Amino acid sequence: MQSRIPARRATGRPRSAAADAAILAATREALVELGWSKLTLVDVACRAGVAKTTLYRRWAGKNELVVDAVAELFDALRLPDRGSLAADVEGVVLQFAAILARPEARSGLMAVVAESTRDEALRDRIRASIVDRQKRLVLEGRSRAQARGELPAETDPEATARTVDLIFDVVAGAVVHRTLVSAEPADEEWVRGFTRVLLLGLAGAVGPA
Amino acid sequence: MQSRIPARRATGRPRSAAADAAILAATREALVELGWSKLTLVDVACRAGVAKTTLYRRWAGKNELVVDAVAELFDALRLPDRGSLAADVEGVVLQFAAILARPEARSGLMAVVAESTRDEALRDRIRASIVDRQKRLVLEGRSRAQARGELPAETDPEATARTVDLIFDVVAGAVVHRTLVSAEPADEEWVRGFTRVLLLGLAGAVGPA
Amino acid sequence: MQSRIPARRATGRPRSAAADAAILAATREALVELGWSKLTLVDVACRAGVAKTTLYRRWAGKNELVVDAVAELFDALRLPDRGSLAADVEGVVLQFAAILARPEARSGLMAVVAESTRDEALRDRIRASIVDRQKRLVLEGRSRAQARGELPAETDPEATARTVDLIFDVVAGAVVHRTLVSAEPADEEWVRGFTRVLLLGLAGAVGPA
Amino acid sequence: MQSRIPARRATGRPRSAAADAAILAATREALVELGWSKLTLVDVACRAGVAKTTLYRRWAGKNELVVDAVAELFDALRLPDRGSLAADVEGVVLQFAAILARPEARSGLMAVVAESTRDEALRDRIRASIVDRQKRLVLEGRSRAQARGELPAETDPEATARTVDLIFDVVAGAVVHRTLVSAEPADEEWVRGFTRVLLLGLAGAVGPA
DNA sequence: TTTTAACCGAGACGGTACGTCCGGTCTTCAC
DNA sequence: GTGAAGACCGGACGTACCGTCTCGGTTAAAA
Repeated sequence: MQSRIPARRATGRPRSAAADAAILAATREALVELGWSKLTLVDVACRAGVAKTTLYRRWAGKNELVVDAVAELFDALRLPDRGSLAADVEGVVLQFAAILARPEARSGLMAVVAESTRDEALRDRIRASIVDRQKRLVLEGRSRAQARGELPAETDPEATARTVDLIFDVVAGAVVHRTLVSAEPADEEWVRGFTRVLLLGLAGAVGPA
Repeated sequence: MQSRIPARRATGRPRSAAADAAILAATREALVELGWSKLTLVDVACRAGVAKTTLYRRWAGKNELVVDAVAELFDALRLPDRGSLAADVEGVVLQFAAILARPEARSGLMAVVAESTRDEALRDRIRASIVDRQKRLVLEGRSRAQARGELPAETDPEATARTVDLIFDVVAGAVVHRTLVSAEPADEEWVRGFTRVLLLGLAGAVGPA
Repeated sequence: MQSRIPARRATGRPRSAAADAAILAATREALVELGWSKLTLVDVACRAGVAKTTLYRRWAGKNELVVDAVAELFDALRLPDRGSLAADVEGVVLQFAAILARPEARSGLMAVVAESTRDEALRDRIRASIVDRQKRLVLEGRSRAQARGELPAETDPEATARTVDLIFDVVAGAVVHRTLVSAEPADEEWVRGFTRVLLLGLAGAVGPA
Repeated sequence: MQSRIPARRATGRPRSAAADAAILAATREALVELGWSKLTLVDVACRAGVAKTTLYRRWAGKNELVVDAVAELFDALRLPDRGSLAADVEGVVLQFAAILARPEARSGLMAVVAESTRDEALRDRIRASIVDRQKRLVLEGRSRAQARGELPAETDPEATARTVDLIFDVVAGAVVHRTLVSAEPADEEWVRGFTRVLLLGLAGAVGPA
């Protein structure tokens, strides 16, 4: 991951590289057991076998730490090639739902999003580490669908960006809302119904199966 | 709103009705200025001109208080009859986006959702006070569209419930994600694009305007 | 006991006489179990089967209540006629020590004395209810000793008052200090030694038995 | 004074030595202005320019803090050599009375004694820090008097301890009672009378001057 | 017999202190 | 210079009690 506090010195005892991983893992562990609001840096430091000072040297605070800890979770997402746009969407949405079913992702993600409403830098960090990083999935899926002829080609790069953003908001938003707000599982049945609406629209979806 | 602590006696000094409104208003005010994580009950009590104990007598904690304070915001949503399903959707989505543009809604809503991932009772409270309460909009819009012939009739009540839930997750999720995670405004242009996808599906939407 | 809150009306429902006794008894009971600093008026009211309001109607606060509750304890003191000044002193000192061995007297008495250092009215109440009330014992003992010829007669009333006050301070002070500060029992042996010093003085006491 | 929390490590930031003195001085200042029952630890911390947590790290509570703050007052007592037992007693009793005339001693001392009736550890702390510490005065005065031939020598160490304890209870008790309970000044006249009784006994004292 | 005024219980109210906890900073020693 | 340890200041937490107040209902003396 990128350096979190800008300046780095070349002299003196170098920072333990293992500490970074241990701290992020400890953060996720604490998120599972305690949730965001009861997670304390002293507890994370203790779990990671590290002094509180070490955390503050590497991250500016709890929010930044949790963003990094959560961001790693979403890097596991892969877009499988299942032969059709519908199948590809279903595949990646199920993976996304599986990640959001993990408690460290559930409480961590929403909490930092909530904090980011009042913190420009945190918002940027979330976009860079999580949101923009995963738009690759939409781009790749769209390319495949265009190659297969399931979607028309699009030449205007600005319009492309708008479309990708829109699709990402619809897909990610629906899964997050289903999982965290409605608090119902995004299981296979729901994913099928969602994909149908996404591809065919309301009229097409509620019509004949 | 409904009484928060169930049992009420007819004896003793009755609770001040004015205090409730003052406290919820103060909570929203503090959310605007401080955000959720820096909002403290002692500050809310001070702003409301009320003792801290009065808060604890009526709400179990910060989370429950914020849920009630935020829930009131969404009661202002109305479904305008603009003559077509697309126009109706655009109208209500713009209202929803306007509410989510207010800082008290932004940080408050996501924060309690994050907390609810580890608190069953809080999750129920959110569903009862916010989510289920606003599903009326989907139900009403769907009825109108069916009356207009824009959507086919649906007789199975269970399938109806599934469809309503799905649509709610897609609409609310997309707007929330656009507004809070992508942190871009859900302006008229975006709402038009979203409504197009919702009604026509991906293939229909990205095709000819 | 005297009325504690000055004004009384002659009309309307009269105050329950039983409540007074119940409250004072409950106060002593709470002193035994909790001590002065953890004694709360709510708890006293509850033990006495009375509302908190009732306490505040009759006493100005915790201090006044405890003074009245403790004062009753010392009214049981009697001066036995044992035939000699030494025997009389020993008898009454043992009674006094027995009262000070009771936990409600121990913590209650010292606490209100401590409070009285910053409360003129409370000091007066203590003197009236406890101190001056028990000086009768010194006066009576002195009269008997003079009648027996153990002590010379004293005609000057002012000098008499000074002497009585001094003896009272020496006797009461020594027993209180032994019991509460040194925290050793004022048993028969100690009382004999003390009486010997009181009657004969240091030189006489430490000399031949 | 001695370290209050036994174990100390050699690692970590050491405790500020200046804080101890500032806290004890602030405690005495607050005792003067507020008395024991209205003294709050948050106020003491504020006066001492110290965080509340620092107090709780070093003392278990209000009682222990006040004992230490008051104990320092009595360390100023000195036994002047005035040439006779009577003069020595008068001298030290006047000093003692002067200390008890200070408001921080008045309310502090009696309050902790009252609390100690329900707290074994506190009682021990008082004995160690205040009572036993000042018995040196009795011992020294007695030695001088014996050297002068005013008092007979005493060889049995157990009998000596009993006598010292008794004299201490009589002297300290009488002054405390005069000052705090009777609430009259222990001025020179009273001290002369008291010393006369102490040395000569009741019969000798009330007889010819 | 009816007033009627003071009583009583219950409990909410504005305050305030409690003792604990955490966030961030600092100071010290060891590596 | 890094890292561990832990004391430091500041301040919110949720609880408890204070003393006041507002109720509805009771009760005994005055009319």
